[in-house]
Amino acid sequence: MRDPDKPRQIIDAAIRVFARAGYYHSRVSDIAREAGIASGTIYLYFKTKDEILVTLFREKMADWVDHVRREISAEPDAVAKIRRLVRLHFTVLERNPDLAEVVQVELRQGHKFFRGASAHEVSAYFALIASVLEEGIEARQIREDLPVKVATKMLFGAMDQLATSWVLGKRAYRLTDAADAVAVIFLKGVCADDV
Amino acid sequence: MRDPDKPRQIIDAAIRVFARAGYYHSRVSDIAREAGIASGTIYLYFKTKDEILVTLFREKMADWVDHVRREISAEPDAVAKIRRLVRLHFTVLERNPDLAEVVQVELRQGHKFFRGASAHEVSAYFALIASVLEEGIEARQIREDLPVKVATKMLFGAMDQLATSWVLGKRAYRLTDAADAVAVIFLKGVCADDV
Amino acid sequence: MRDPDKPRQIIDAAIRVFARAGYYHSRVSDIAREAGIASGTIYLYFKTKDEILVTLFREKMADWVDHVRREISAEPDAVAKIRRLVRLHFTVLERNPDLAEVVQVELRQGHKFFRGASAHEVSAYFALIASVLEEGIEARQIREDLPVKVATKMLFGAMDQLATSWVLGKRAYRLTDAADAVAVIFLKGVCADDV
Amino acid sequence: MRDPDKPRQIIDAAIRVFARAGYYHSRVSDIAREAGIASGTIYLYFKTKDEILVTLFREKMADWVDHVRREISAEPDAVAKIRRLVRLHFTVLERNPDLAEVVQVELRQGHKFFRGASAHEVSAYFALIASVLEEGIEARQIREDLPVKVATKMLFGAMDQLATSWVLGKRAYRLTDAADAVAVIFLKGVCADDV
DNA sequence: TATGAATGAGCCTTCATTCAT
DNA sequence: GATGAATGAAGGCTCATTCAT
Repeated sequence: MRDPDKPRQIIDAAIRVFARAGYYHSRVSDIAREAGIASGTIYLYFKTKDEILVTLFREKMADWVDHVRREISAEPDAVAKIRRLVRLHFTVLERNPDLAEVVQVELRQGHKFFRGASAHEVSAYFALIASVLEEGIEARQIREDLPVKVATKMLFGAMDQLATSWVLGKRAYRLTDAADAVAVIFLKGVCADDV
Repeated sequence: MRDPDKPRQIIDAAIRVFARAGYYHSRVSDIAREAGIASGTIYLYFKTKDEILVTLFREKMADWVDHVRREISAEPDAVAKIRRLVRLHFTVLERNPDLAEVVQVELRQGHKFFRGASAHEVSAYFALIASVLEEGIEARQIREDLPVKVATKMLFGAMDQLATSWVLGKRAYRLTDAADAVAVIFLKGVCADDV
Repeated sequence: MRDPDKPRQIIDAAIRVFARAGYYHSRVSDIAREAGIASGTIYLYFKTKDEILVTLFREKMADWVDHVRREISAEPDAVAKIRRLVRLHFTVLERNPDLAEVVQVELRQGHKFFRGASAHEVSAYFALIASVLEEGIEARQIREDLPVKVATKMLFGAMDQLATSWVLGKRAYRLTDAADAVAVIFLKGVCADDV
Repeated sequence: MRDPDKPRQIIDAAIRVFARAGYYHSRVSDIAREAGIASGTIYLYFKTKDEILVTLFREKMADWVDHVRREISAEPDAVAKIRRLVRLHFTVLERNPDLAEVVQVELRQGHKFFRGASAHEVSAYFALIASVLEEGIEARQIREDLPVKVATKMLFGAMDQLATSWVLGKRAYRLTDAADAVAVIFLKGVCADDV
């Protein structure tokens, strides 16, 4: 009888509230008001305020990785997949400004993002990127002596920083406009010379 | 405000404390104890707890940029400068584990890092990187149609992510080992084809 | 209010729950679960959580006094009645460990036990004891200058403390083993010298 | 530099507040207001609200036992000592109405009085009473087959119930008026027949 | 200047009670 | 009548900041 949609409503409210004030400056009662429920109700679905943040990130990140994985699978080769992945990364953020704010800015706290509960979901994204690079090496599109782990982190870091700068710059321009440039530079950096 | 060395002592204590527990979970009294002074004394040198964080970052970042600028100026050209810059970026973090923890993990909070008070110092680092890229374009080492701002953020993001992963991985390997790979991939990505 | 047995079920559940965790640390939902009903149902039979406690005590105490009154009436004289009463007091507790825990330990709170709603039932027990003492005085078994009220409270207090110590000692021995000793000492204390 | 008298002030304020409203219905801020300090200050001296109650009882009970022990040591024999002890028990309560209220009514909660932290101090009082009884047996004033533990609990229980009734009866009469009667009945109950 | 005891605003969480189903 | 999800008041505790010494 417990409303199966409440957790999502609470998380979505939390995203909006965190985007506005940051996790530590948001009160549980703020989230409740934003969700249109009483603050006690939140505790029927989440054990602590912290759990909201962790769940928020886990679910959004899991969705994200699923989405990206599905989308790029249609692409013919590693190079096309990387291009698509970069574009998707930026598109998702551009379409969800509150989520972008939370993920790029508010979630970078201490032990809550890469570390701790979310580590698994972040790893999945890293693994996805790495698998595409491996595929490219296999197909000789990407140079075979590429240190894949390093390159994976570089690409993620590059996209992440573009996104962060865009959020901090109050999203004054279109993030996706940078997508091709990022893909081009990265691909040029990792591809085999004769490609 | 007599003792001109106190602020530095406090900031160094704060770095150690923040590295241990994170900004929000560190108490002003923790910093005081770590610095060997009374908590009230901190307020003779800093108006608020927040100001400690902001000052900490400003000063360390300013030192950092100065240091890098000075070091790379000795290098003959843009390519060599980038190589040096990447290595320096990693070396500084590797030599200051507590600072690394704070900068890579704890400082990524809300409105306190890139945004707000620290924005100026981060910009200076970005400007430094951009100026090297411009220099490379000038010298035709780097392709002239490079979107410099995007490339700057990419390099910073790439280094930053490598550093973050290293910190979160409990510094289990040598960060500087990745320096050359990062420089090579980035430079290959941005350099003119005939170089 | 259809089901005439529900209140008793609820009270019996409450006894078990209070015995386990104490009144203030027991939740209404705990009692509901123990009774196998929904927490809202409790409010069809009791106005507040407090009322459960008060009713619990009133009913159990009224039963108790009735029981004791009936049992001792069969005894031939005051001395025999006191002996029987002491034994009954201990027997009832020994046979109902949860009730003993609640009555001896949990119910001794503030304005809820002797004071307030339960005062009447406690008074009835006191009156019963006093009436036996009066009977003994009448029959010259008990010395006629005995301050009956004081002696009544003494006997109750003595039994009560024995019971409390027994409960707190985790009922490690048989409470009824002390019954005769208590009766003997008390009776020797109050009886006429020539008896 | 921490005020060594503050804990006592807080405890004394707590006694007044608990006497008025009971432990569970008293707020920490009530105690603070009564003590003329800020509520946060209480936490410089006590870890939790519970600790106030436990400390309160421990200290008062320890004082009590010391006081009684010292006073009765002057008496020539066991019988005189019991008489004195009963009178002291009642005198202390009569002179400290708030303490009486707290000890007799508020402190009888769950696991906080005889059980738990206060057990040791209560035991000391029991041991003191028992030692007097033993002394009386030694001197053949008290019958040698007396079950000392039972008699000890009986005396304590008797005094305790007199005190409780007196507190609940709003102290409408003089408790000490009952002291002699209690001592007489108890002593008659435990003394050797030929005394 | 340095101290650290004192302050009190602030917030997460609990849980008795209500009420729509 | 029975349910249990929802409510929201209440309060223990923390800790940044102040200030008398």
